[in-house]
Amino acid sequence: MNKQIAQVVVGLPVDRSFDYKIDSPFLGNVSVGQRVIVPFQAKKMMGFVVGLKDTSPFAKLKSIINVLDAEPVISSTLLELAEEFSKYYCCSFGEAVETFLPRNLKKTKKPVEISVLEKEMVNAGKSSFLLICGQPLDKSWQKILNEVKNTVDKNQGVIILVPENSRIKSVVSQIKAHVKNEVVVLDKKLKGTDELKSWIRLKKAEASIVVGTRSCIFAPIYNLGLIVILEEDNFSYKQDQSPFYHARDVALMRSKIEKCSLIAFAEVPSVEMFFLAESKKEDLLNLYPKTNLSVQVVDISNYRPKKNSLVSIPLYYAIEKTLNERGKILLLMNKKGFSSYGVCAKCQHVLKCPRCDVHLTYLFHSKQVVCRHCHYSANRPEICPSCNSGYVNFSGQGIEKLESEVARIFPMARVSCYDSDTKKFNRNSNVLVATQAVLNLEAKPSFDLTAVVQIDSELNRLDYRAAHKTFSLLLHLKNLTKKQMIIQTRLSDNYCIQRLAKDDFLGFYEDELELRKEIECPPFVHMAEVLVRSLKQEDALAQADCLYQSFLDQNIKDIEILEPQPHMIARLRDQYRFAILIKGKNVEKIVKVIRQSFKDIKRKSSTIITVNIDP
DNA sequence: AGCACGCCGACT
DNA sequence: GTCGGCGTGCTC
Repeated sequence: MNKQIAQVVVGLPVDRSFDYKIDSPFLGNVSVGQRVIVPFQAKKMMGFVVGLKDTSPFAKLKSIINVLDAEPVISSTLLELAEEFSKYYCCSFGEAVETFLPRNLKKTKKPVEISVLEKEMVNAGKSSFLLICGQPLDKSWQKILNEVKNTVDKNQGVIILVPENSRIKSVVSQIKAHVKNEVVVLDKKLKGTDELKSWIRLKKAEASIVVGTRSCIFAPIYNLGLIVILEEDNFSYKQDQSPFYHARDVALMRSKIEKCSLIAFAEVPSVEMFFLAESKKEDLLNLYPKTNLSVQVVDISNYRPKKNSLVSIPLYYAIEKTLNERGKILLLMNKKGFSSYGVCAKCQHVLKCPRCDVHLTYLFHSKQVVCRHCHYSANRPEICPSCNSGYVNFSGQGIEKLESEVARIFPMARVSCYDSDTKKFNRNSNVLVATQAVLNLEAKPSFDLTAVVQIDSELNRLDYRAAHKTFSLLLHLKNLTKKQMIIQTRLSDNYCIQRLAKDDFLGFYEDELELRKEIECPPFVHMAEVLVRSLKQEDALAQADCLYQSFLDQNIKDIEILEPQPHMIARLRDQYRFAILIKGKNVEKIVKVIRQSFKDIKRKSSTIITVNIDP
């Protein structure tokens, strides 16, 4: 007997399903995973069938208006993942299903034609996990290719995740050179129709390998056997909007559900993944780098010719020597533009973005001041906009300032600049001044001398990942260095710098894990950031306080709740932001507490609340 | 998320 | 007296 009632979820923040009657033309033709049109309040809405049953506790059920697709758009395995995803990332089941689907399937109500699958199912294997780390990708790439080949030879599918779409092209061509199976690309930057085309090809099992950026982890690939994550430590895998998922963590969930292998690769793995791999011992493939490179740590408090010099005396001599030997030099600094800080000489007024609580950056080439967070830009003010008389001094150093200083000290050198905005890599220059964007170049350049001019602001950031990011940056730079590396710092005793200088890769992770345990940070606990934002500061604060009180009232053990505080960027695009941080060992428990409070509190309509798990 | 219902302030 | 503000609650 055909089931008469469908359980339907919709893409709204409502964390339950709704029952609908299945009437005659559709009776027997509705299955789990299909898109349907249902009456929802006064409106027609698209929903997803997540279950079928014969009875409902609701007396008056509405009926399904239309069934959109002949075949389910989402398999039962992916539905299982969507449900787990929604419990982890604190969104509704329906919202999770929506994030799994290509854009054109959530908007257009046209049916998709997916022919019935003829491929046979391959018995699932077991979930396994391998982290390859410590050396550049080219040394591990052959092993990864072999795993890909072995998987497709077993008639199983492969998902390959890359952090940015600029990486897709070369990965695809290398795969194609190695295996004959069809490869498709899935990326949110594709045109909607192209994205759908790739997606349908996977649904029809016309391709067994898919390469793409973070959302590719939801690819509807047939008989998934292997997930490969390149540059696992890259933070682009984290979505910056709700639901704030991390493709690597979703990959871990998916590999457990689909019982497939997972290979994560990173030169300098995230502390979370390192810890996970280490706790399973046999699943960590370490190819720790050993170099005979000289790393010189220069304490700039002692070695600066002038108060504001960017180039210390030892660095000066090293550059001079390298230039004389016709060598190549890379100077790294983690600040774009000319200056990060404009201040009036007379009234001390600091140039700030009118919409955000951040300083404006001065770009020398365009003579503009810009906001790094919204897209505000204006011409550089000649005199202070506040007192209308003082001259605006630009202090705080950026790569453009370094470029001009190096060009002045070494007039014979060909100096050029590189950052993520300019994206023009000048191979003819002998001194390259760059931000960390240079480390992401597809064709890795190499240099006789590399130097980190300024790293302390990175290391001093109020973020538990700051040390790892610094270590990663330094090690990537070290891997581009042929002869000598110089680090200018005031923090020469810091373990990041010490471990790097001593070539002690494992030592860094030991120190870092010990510290994270002590300060109760991931991977030892999970964190959730509940962010309340509003155009009115008092509304945002009041809502945050009320939410915080509600969290406390639940009086849950094993969960630590920190008082609301202004977010790192206290105002963004005119909105005031307050964050409540919650720490606990179990994410689902934290999410339950948040969900309960959302039900209990009265919501101010002027405020928006978002939840970011593992921010 | 939307949309309706409902209860208090300034208007012809 | 009413028109409309947005706080509250529901959607099978």
